[in-house]
Amino acid sequence: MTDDCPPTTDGKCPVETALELIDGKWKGVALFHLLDKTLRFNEIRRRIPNVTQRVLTRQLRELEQDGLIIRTVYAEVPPRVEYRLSPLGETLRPIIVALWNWGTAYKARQIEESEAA
Amino acid sequence: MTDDCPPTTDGKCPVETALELIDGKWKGVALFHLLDKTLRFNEIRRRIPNVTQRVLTRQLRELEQDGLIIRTVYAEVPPRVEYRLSPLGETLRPIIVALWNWGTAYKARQIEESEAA
DNA sequence: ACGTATAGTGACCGTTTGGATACTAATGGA
DNA sequence: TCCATTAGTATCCAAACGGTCACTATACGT
Repeated sequence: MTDDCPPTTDGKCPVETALELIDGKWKGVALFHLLDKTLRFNEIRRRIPNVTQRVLTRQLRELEQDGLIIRTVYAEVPPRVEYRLSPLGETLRPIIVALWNWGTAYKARQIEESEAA
Repeated sequence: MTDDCPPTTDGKCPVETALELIDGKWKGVALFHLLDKTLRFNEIRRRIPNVTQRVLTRQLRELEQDGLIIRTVYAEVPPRVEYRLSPLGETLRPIIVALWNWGTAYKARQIEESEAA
């Protein structure tokens, strides 16, 4: 079963296909925050320290183009733009949650190790 | 719960931490093949069309340095090098499997769409 | 005697990526 | 009146990354 990596249409392994869509330094984290609820641009930004406006914009646009999130622009001033998961993006939930759990355990393990020294 | 992205030691979200380790064009796929069984270098290579020797070597070394896989060199000629998941790497199994499942469903959906045209 | 297989390494290159900085518009608050 | 806020865009830069090509050693089969 796990040996099965058939060349469907593009010859790519499904694992590769999936990873391509969340590939981008901040995409995974952005999706994670959107699991919770719809967020405005700056709300996402504030939840991700160290990301620049320029880069976050690009990542969100790519997620939108790939159909994982939905971007809604309200014709107001100052501008209001809301981001939320699309139905397709919603199907990523188990993966994002799994990543969060794994990362959390990994970090905990690291702290244990450093304290054991 | 999903709102929780605490700055543990490095200020990174656990999702980011997890993704960093499997970040690399072929790492996910390589891990996927290793879920099944221990493989020699060229066995992995043959399962991943389009990857070059140079690049695959680098990705595998990084996975080794991050403690996700174990590389065993046998002092033989011609050389024999075996790769297998480490205990830590083994804990990635649910994630890799989830990625495979998701990617498979995604591709199936794409085929449906193209046939509906 | 020759070619093949193994698991690499070294030098180099081009594109992609992320990031720094500065700029925009119109509104609401002090 | 002045400044902050909003969600961007424009320009430019440096580093990272994937990829190409050539090369290595030794044993085995023909």
